Amino acid sequence: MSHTPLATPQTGAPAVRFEDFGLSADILRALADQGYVHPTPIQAEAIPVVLQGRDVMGAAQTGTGKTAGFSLPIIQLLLAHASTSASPARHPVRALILTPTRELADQVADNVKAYSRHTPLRSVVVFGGVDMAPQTAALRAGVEIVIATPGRLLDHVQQKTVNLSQTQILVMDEADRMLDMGFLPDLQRIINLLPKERQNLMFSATFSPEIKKLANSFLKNPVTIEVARSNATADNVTQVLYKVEEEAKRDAVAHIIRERGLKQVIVFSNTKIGASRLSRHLEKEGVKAAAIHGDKTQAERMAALEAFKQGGIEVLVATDVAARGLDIAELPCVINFDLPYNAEDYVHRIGRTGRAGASGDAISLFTDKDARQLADIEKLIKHTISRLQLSGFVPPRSADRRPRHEGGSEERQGAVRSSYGRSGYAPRKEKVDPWFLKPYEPAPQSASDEAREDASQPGATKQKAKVAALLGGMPKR
DNA sequence: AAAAAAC
Repeated sequence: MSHTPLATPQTGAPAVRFEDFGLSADILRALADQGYVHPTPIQAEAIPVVLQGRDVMGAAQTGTGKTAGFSLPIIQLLLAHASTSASPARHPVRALILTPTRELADQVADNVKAYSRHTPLRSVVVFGGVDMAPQTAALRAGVEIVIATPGRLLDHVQQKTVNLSQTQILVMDEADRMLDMGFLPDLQRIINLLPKERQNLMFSATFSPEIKKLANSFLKNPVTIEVARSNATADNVTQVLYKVEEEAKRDAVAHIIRERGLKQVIVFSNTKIGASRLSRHLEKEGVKAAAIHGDKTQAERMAALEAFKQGGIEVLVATDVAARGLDIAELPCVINFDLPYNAEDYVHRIGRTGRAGASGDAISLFTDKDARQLADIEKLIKHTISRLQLSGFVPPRSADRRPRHEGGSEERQGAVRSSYGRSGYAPRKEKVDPWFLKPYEPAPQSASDEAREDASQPGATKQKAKVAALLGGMPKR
């Protein structure tokens, strides 16, 4: 079920309603079930265009109502054009939606199911890490809509349990992410199985040259829909930075969560091990936490996400598996335990808060080692982020780091504040470095910039080159 | 330096 609150119309502007799009009564009924009346801007733009059968290149962050923007008109199109297949037994898939992560696929599938619940259309979600049998059974029984991650879908293709020869509509959700993750060959393989004549919808949070190239080769005369300026951060998200010593980061996160009384927060770690460690540390500190990352089983990942949505867990410690697409209602705060390696990921991570008009906080920890990453991020978002002092937090002195439980577990509540001057804590006068306050000046774009990028992110650059080479060999549409 | 995705 979608948790994305849909926008209320601008005062004074004519209020567009879902009823105005000519959607079938069964779809409107499903929307009414959820209390949705007014489309968000991207929905208002995308729905008519998709209904016309046009290809779409959509630049939209998650939280803009993008999923409904494509799934509602797709459902309508499938209802309007009854399957031409003489033999329903062959059950060709009519619409295919591809996503980069399993969780995103699952979530899109929940939305599609909700919007199509009063229609005869059937859908199934297909991704790895879970038993293949139920997916196979659903595919054999027949579905009109498949939502999938590329790998498992190709697995089904090999098993001949899925028929893509009649697929009229293809959606590539989070296309930039799919490129980052090296899905291009898989995408190519899947697209080769589809009919040449079809409708293509591609969504991407960013408009990189690679994405434009992908759009050029996959889309036919697309309508471009751009809702938020790409690479911009929502201005309803308050971003702050706290400088912390490396060894004090875990305590700092616990402190921030306690101090602010956070009850629902995602903390991003750059590594799977880091995420697990931080999660355990928070648990020890009495904070209900769980980690979600690629080394967890799919069952653990789903359980963590569900517990977080239900409120049984207050802190979800995640790698970038959760950086994009996860739709969690009104997340008030996101914490970057590590600054991300790629500046773009910063935008995606903090996009988890301040959704659909609500305000949010994005808190990032940084150390001396993060200067370059920070500079890259501020260059991308085109402004500086406020450096603040972490009030009341006194990091444990590394020289005197004895076990902090000697006084018994009862004193854990507020221990950081109350333990000044004893058990290894000491107040420290902190001064703001002058460079903190320097206004951001964009560096002149030059060839040396490229060279710097090469030096700082060899992996990312190599990956980009690989994608570029693959894209170069693709046909122009 | 990392993460994600099929078995």
